[in-house]
Amino acid sequence: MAEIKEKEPVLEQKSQFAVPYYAISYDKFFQFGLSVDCVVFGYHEKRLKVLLIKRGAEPYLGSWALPGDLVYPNENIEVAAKRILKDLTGISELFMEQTKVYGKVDRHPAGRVITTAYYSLIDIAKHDPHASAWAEGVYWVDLEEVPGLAFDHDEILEDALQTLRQRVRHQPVGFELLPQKFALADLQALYEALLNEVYDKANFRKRILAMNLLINLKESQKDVPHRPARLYSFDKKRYDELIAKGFSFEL
Amino acid sequence: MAEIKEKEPVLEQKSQFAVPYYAISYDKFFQFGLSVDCVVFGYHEKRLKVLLIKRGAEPYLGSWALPGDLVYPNENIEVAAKRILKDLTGISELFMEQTKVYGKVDRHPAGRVITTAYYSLIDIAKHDPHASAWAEGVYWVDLEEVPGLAFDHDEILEDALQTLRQRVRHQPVGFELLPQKFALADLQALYEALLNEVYDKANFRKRILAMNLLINLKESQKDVPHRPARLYSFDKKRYDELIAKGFSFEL
DNA sequence: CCAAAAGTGTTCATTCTACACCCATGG
DNA sequence: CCATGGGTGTAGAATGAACACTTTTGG
Repeated sequence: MAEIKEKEPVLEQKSQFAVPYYAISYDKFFQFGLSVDCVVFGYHEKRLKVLLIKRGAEPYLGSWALPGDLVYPNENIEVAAKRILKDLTGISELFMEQTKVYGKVDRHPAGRVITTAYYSLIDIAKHDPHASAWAEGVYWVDLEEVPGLAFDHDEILEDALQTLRQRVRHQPVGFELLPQKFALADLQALYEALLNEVYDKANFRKRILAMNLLINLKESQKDVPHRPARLYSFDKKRYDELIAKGFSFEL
Repeated sequence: MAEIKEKEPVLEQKSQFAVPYYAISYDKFFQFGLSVDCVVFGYHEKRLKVLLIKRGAEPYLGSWALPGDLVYPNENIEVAAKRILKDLTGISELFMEQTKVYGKVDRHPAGRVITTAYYSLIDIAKHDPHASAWAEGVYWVDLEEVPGLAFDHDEILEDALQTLRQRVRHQPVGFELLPQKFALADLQALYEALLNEVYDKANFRKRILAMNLLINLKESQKDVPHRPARLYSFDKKRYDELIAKGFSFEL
């Protein structure tokens, strides 16, 4: 968006604003397609999963891919991302964050399509993948068993996973993957799965409880063949307060 | 990029791949412009600066803005970003990382332009901003004195600064802002400027040296009116080795 | 010899780690 | 009363913060 000393690059056309912006034709510049791809992570029975689709159309017919779609010219990117997730899962409110843009010239056979990747987190148990709202051809795939994906989706998934791991250490996004009420052992198992580590039970709970971000629900598990665990929920209000005061979450 | 159960969104056109991708017209989808905006941070005399331009063309003629330009349809985004930086500063090799995409429908008066933001780090002393290679109308502005910017550039700058602060704590990107040879006090001053904190001298150097990422050059400052400081340089090779072994930088 | 900044060592408090132990429930 | 996981206490190590002190240079 700047005036730049024009050294002619690939094309022989001048930078948009080297002359008044209404005086030249932009047709050459307005040829991009824009899409969104969603990396939806789910957590179930101590395994991290990702939502994949089996493509029902060309290109890459029959291949596995991340769910995504083109963005409409009068649609905000985030709205498109929410639309896609809604259509896939029936859920309209879920945690979502942009990761990166992918724009290699040849990444899409149909033309110059750049794509914005989003990742989301979902508690699988809360949203039955076989409920009627779910789209056909959508599957939860264990992260360890992800096959090769269409387009540059392998790279997108890898980057999203990196981002997730990064975030989970410094922001309490992990809670998005758990039910409202959970036991500390569940939380520990989640972090162990996400970060591929093992923590000492006593020390883990001390660290977590010291943050004062959990609400002790004074309620316990039922029908378990051992001492029932105390249930907790995440105190988002308190988290926001702390953040406002400059607190920084660390694990 | 997926087949999605089609619920009609804003427009009345179907998702690209709901039918074979060569059978429908894409014209409606390929109307986006793509630009790059660069947030170039520099460091000089204990102050953090950012490169801004004074716009010489409409829209926002005369306003301050981040340097940027449209991407050519056959040009990779990263190439465009490098081209812009080269034209601005004459430097072709410098640290650069994508931050986010901005794509609000109305963010640009000339049409639907989405922009990818990159941030870079530069040692100002190394690159005289008045050298002939520099573009006209480009200025280093102290971060504390940045005026309101054109488009959504205020937001872009703010996000880039957040990213920089985040990165600088967890990866040794700070070294990009310093000369090859630097004293520990320089490094400390840099971190203090970046993170707006004050560190204890003794403890700071203990922490830094304990990482074993600095090469003691066995060389000292000259002509200073006090005890000359030992000079160091960053050991990138060792850093890469440590990273490969799963080491994580923290400050 | 003084000012100024480089560079070091020590103490004390805090946090982290490992591990042992007790508790509540169902079968 | 046993198996199973929930839940707690403690000792010792490691880390971090504060601060006083020594060193080397130019003027």
